[in-house]
Amino acid sequence: MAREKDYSKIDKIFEATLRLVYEKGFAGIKLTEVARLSGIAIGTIYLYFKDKDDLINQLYQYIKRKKKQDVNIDLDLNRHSEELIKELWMAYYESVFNDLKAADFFYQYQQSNALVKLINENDAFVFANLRRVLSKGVMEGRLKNMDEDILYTIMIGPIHEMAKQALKNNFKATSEEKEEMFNCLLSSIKN
Amino acid sequence: MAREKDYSKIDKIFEATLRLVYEKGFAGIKLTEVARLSGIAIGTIYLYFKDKDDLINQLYQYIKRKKKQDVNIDLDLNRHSEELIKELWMAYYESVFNDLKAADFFYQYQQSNALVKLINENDAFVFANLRRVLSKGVMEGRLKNMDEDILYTIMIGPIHEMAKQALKNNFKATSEEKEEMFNCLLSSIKN
Amino acid sequence: MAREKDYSKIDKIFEATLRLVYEKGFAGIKLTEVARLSGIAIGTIYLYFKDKDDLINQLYQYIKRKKKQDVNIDLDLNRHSEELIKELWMAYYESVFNDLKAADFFYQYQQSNALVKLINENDAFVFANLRRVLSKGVMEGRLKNMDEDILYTIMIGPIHEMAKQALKNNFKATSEEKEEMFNCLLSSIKN
Amino acid sequence: MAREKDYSKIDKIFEATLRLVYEKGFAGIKLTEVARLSGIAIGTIYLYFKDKDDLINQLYQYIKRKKKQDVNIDLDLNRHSEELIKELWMAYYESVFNDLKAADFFYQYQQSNALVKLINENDAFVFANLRRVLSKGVMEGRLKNMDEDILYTIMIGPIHEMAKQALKNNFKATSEEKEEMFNCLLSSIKN
DNA sequence: GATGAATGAGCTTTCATTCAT
DNA sequence: GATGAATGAAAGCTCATTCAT
Repeated sequence: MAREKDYSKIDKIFEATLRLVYEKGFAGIKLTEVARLSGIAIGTIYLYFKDKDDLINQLYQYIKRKKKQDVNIDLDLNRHSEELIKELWMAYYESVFNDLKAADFFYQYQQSNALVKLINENDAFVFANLRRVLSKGVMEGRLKNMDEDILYTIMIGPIHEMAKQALKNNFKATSEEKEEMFNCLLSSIKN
Repeated sequence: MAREKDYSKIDKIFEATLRLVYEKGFAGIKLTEVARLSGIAIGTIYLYFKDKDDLINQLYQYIKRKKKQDVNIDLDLNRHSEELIKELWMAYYESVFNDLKAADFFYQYQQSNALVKLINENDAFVFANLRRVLSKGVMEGRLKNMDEDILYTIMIGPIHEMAKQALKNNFKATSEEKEEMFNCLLSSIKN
Repeated sequence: MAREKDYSKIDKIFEATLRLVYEKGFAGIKLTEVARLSGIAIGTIYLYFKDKDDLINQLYQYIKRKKKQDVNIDLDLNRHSEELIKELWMAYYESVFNDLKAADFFYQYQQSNALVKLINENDAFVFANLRRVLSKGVMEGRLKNMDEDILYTIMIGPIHEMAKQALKNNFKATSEEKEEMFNCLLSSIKN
Repeated sequence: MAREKDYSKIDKIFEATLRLVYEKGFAGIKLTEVARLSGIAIGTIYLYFKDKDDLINQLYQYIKRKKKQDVNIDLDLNRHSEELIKELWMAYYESVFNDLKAADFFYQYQQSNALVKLINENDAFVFANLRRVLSKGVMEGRLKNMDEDILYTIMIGPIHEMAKQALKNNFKATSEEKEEMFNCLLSSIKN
């Protein structure tokens, strides 16, 4: 009978928070600002989130979930490992560049040990598939026999680095460059 | 407004700040905490720094200077470009892993748009040499004819990625793995 | 502005308020809590009461009315004053212990200068009869010629004190002890 | 070297709080008001007290301690029990009326279950001596063989009742009346 | 210079009250 | 009427900065 709880408000709140983090940095999140930017009353924010930390943590979870979806392609492990790697890499690349502000928040959150640490092991889960496929490649002898962490680092590091640049200077690789970049990275770890 | 007097005090303040950033994140820097951790009175901090921003900016400058020194090897451009790249890459790698907390602060500072932007173009200067040498390689036809930013991204991204892991899980490549990793990356961009 | 409609709702609201005062104290009354405890929507509370003060004031009035009824025995002033005193004292005693939470609220309300003062002279009216009868006793020479306030204090104070204990430690006098207690008090002021 | 922590500030804070409770009631304590009234900055209050609850709890403890001192006369149990009772009763009476605001706060705090309950058994300790002496009187056969709680109630209740009146109407017994009142109460429980 | 107690602007959070359904 | 989501004024609390010693 009362108006129904409007969960779309959560989206607006998240959006405003991301914008704020993008503009002012992680330290610049002020809930009154979030309220102003999102057009939602401060009290309402506290209706959906226990407190500021909760908002930030939930936003992190939300982005993580979304990224997981973006990357969690259904993998047929019978397929060629290089193909699988490419599919995953491209998916992650797109996921990052499709929402750079989210990516920005994501990294800053992980960096900031400030908050109740919800960043636990299974956070890596976002990337678990890539790791798995890399391992497969190694076992099949297609990839160099290097530590999985290093292989992962080589493949993923440049994406993050480029995202950082994209946030600052707006530099972004073209579609061909993306392709080229991937080929470079893959070839570098292939046997 | 740093009285160029007691550098040991400044060191302690910087150190405490880095530790705090490491423990609580960039957003978690509180000057009273810095005072407590450094064993220097809060009032004294204000003798050495105009305000909080000044402290953070000076710390950033300080780290930048140090990194620049670490990396600013005297380059004889007559030498083989691959050799030069390796020297620079290794120097930067060491610089990062020799003081991970400083590296952490460095990235978080750059990420955080919070502060008066002192991060200007010549910040890239830290890496200017690497960029220059990469360009040289391209012009000489030794490296693939890709955008300098992308080449840079491929070479540097994995270092930053690994540093991030090192801060969290303490994973760190061995000396051999480092070598191997470099070889992978370089080969990936070589013609 | 109580719609004189659904008294059962008002009862539930009052009851929840009393429970809250008992559990959290007078300062701890939160209308959202009252709503939750009473099972009545917060909006509905505002249909029955103008605002929080109104609710509290009305509850006070309600309890006062009830207490007045409990104590306002039809007094035949021809009867023996001691008999009358006993009747009133016992009635008040029962009234207090029959609903300790209401008594608790009653005292806290009177103590709390917080609200628009509705506690005016005729509040004493609850006890007016006792005072009147005490006066009568003095005039008849049966009671000591002391200030009426003091006589009143001696007779009523112990009831309140015991109620306080009852609320905390659940100590409560037996029926015989009650009798005994009354006799003590009365004898102490008799000539 | 910095100015010394000025513990007299605590007194000023307490005083302002008591005044506020007296004027606005327990629910009306607002730390900004306490700051204003006491002439102490809000931040300073948080230097001496963890939070609002802490301030209120510590004020309670403080008053309790003071009352304990007021009443904790050195008792020679060889003395006549009636004499001892009188001494204690008078001391408590004075203690209450010497600082009615403190007494007011004291009762309101006890009533308000709102706060972390620090009101434990040994709170009764304030009155332990009176209880002990009453017991002694009973054992010696000087006082009626009634439950200690009831005896206590009879002796103490009227003081509290009168204090309540004193806070409201400014009624206060004269010195003779006080004497008289005590005599009444004592005689009422004597054998 | 050095110190840390004191300050108060400004942020976080609560809760009485309103209002769309 | 009844509901409870939404609101925002006002209260609680923090922390960069100042200032007395």
